[in-house]
Amino acid sequence: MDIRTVAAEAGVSIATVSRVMNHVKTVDPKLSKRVWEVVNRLGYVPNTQARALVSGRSRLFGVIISDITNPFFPELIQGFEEKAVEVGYETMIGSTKRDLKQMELCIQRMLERKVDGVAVMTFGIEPLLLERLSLQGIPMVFIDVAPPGHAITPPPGKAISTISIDYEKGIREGVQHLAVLGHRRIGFLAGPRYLHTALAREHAFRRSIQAIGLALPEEYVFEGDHTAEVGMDGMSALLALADPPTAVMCSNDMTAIGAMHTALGAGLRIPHDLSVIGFDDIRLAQYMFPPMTSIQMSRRDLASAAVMALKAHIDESEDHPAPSNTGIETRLVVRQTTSIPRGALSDLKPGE
Amino acid sequence: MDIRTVAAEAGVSIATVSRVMNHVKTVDPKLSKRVWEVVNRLGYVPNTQARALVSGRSRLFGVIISDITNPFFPELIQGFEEKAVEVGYETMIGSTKRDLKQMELCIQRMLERKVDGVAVMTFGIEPLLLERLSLQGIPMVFIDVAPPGHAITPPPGKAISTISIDYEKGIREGVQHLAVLGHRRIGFLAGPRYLHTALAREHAFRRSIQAIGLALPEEYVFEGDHTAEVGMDGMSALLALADPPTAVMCSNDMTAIGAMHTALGAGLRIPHDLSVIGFDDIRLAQYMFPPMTSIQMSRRDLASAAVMALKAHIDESEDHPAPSNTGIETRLVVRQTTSIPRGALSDLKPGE
DNA sequence: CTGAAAGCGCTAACAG
DNA sequence: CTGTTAGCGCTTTCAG
Repeated sequence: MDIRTVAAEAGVSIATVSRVMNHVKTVDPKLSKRVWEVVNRLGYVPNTQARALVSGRSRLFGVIISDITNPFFPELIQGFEEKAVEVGYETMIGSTKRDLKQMELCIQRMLERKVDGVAVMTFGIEPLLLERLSLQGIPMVFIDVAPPGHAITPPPGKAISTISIDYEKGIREGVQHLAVLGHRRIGFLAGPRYLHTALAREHAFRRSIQAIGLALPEEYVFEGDHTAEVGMDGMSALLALADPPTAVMCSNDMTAIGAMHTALGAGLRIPHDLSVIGFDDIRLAQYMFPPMTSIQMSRRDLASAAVMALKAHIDESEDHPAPSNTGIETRLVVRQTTSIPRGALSDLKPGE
Repeated sequence: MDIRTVAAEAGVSIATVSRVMNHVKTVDPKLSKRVWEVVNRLGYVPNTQARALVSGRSRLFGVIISDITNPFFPELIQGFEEKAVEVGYETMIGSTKRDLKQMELCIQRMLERKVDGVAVMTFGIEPLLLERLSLQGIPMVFIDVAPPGHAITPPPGKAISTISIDYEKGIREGVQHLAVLGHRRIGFLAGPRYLHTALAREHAFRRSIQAIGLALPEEYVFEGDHTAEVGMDGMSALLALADPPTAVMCSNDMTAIGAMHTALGAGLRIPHDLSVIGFDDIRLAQYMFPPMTSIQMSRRDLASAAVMALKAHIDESEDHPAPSNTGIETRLVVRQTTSIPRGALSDLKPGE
């Protein structure tokens, strides 16, 4: 069952069937109607492979993420997929699991399938591999920023864009929220420093603390890896301190979940004995107990921006250059893991 | 840059290049080596579209799920994808969001891409749509069971298999565990009854309760929809009862998370005042506080079985018929949301 | 506005 | 063991 079957059945040429299927407007409505009837009756579905082969466009986008098991990503993927389908594209997911070998395989697969664009939602990607993509002139979009320095300037057009996230805003809101409540000792459970998006969060935190005039002992910052597992370790480390923080901010929600787990396990009450703020505001955050205060950035907006950037590059032309930078905001969502610190009153110095 | 470029550069015919790329063993090692060198030097990547077009096989599997946002599915998808890549297949995901329109689109997309097999990991799928798949003779694998009754017997070969899950075992273990601890009033937060997998769990629960000789007032069973949101509602309903249960078993972990949330919010202590058992044992279960007792079924095994079943159907031949049924076990994982009920001692009647 | 014909990049007979 | 050749199903000039 192929285009010929339909053509024969409708008494037209295959070219006409092709035109009808592609909604070419210059087709006689009579013929068009006849063809559609046959298509529906026979249940004809055009073969994407053949279409792609001849048109040179696969209508496929690749998304590279690190770990589909972190709830943040499925939510992001869902948004991406929806938007992609909306503009007529399919999505192919590549999970690198932070492993070089996986990453290589995953890029190989995308090249084989001739993706029309790639969204890189993770860092830790080998510049060399990226070059393979950019050399083919495949449009790419990065979250945050392309790998530092390393020149991935593709030969002719630089079909690369970036979605920059204003971490600063949300994190500043969080720190101020804590400070207003009376916290003076605020810790930070950071993400892996090789991960650009994690580092950006840490920097924003440091700046916010400084801006507000608080001290930040180096042992108040713990480098983790964005898993609940290591969030537990980080919290343990903080609690073991002679003078532990009264509040912790976390680089992502999974870390915060781990931290809460450990704190609760140690007999602390949240938020009475310890305030916690997460980051990402994954859906689950509100179902924790107590419901978690977190910093939100819209997965929908992010995903949507990524798809649109890719689409823009594809439709790009001399007089319609694609924009190469989009911004996404972050904002604090206050729930119930933050309150005044237990020792709040005694912390007050005369004059305050 | 195509197969011709490579052939020319290596001084062989395109057929030879094709053979080398496909690891056909009858190629002169000398030539093979020469070709590989050129391939690597040029960074040649074969075009999957063309390959698929001529070979008639897309090396693509479709997976139909209902809601990628439920943590159970990403974990499943990850397993599926890994296994699929292992046997040389790509995975295409279709999220139906329990919406008929979405489902239709999603099947349409799979047909267009000419998937070599489909794993249906959700129920609630229109038999008519399914028929479109089976009529094309596309191998399918279902979790649990094909839609009841409705004859989806494809014309020639019946390339359909089922992965049946032994819910009974895990659930019986859970109920017994509770009974041994001293619980006599056990509630059940069920999933949507139109969902086969949910109904099977409910039935297993009812049988287990009966087997152990306990009473099950109808108001102890609450039909939910496998979301945390409605899990909260269910728990509220149970707590509002004159004689509320001392333990609840849930049809999935998200429901259990919602239930715990509400119970904790109502001032109950878990497990002291209320025991809770989830189902699925998603990763997060252990990071809840207290860590959740849950019934596990291996996502890995499930995913793996699905891929292998599809693969078997594809490689099927007269003398190597594909097995059409695989079984997956479930088992109780005891953590800290279950303990003896508060009123345990007073519940004991003389003679017990 | 419609049809005939030329491939897209590759695999799989079929000769040599 | 290697090369030549005929398509896979479709889009897209180019004539009519």
